[in-house]
Amino acid sequence: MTYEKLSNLLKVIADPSRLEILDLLSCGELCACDLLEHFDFSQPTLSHHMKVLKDTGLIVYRKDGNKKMYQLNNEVLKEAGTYIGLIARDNEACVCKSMGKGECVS
Amino acid sequence: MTYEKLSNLLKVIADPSRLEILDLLSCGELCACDLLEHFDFSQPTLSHHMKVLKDTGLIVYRKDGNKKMYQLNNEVLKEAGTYIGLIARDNEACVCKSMGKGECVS
DNA sequence: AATCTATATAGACAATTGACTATATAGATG
DNA sequence: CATCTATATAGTCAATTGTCTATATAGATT
Repeated sequence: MTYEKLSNLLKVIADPSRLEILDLLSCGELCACDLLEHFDFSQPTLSHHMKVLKDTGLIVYRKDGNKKMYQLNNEVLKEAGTYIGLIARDNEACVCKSMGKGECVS
Repeated sequence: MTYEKLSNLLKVIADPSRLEILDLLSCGELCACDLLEHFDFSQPTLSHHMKVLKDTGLIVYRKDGNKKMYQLNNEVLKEAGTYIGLIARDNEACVCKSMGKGECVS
């Protein structure tokens, strides 16, 4: 893992609408239409957020007729939390001191 | 915690330079001058990042002569990781269904 | 006091982003 | 097949962001 990659993942998560989408999906599968009802923004805006989340692997979907049913990919989201925890942990052996620039985060 | 507040915290963390600063500080106290050596950007850019991190409570500092010694505030960083973990966790009781818009994340 | 070192502030700028409107596509249904 | 529902794409735009240069301030040293 590099700082660059981790920051790209965190940038995707670091949006209030996308956080809420992820949280809603943590309760179970939903179609875009269900999600849209929950928000005040337009349908294309939701579609944009779903694409961003999908491209990062944070969600997956299956087709059901003309609907798309979205599911949270817990693993990728957990990974983000775990890496933050790794950085937060003070560490006597301190890996990063022996690493070059931009290569740490174990 | 609101999605808005959590996203603001995550936005601060979601930068490769700031991630590296936090990781370096996880190894122990450093002055801005030490950190600057580690990076290719300018001194004002570092100063800007430190201000952002300080304003979010992710770091604290003490003065030592004309230097500022910075320390990681593990608690705030851990908190960010924990909240991501909370969202990642699938939850039968699923708090967010009973909450209004923008109020979830337990 | 003059100067050097460490850090902060001011202001500018290009890149990115989250939103919109308008339009297109895919699948279901009368 | 015509139309409705669900979702995606194209293009635009204002706001935010990370960087820079130039300058200011604070403390140490000669």
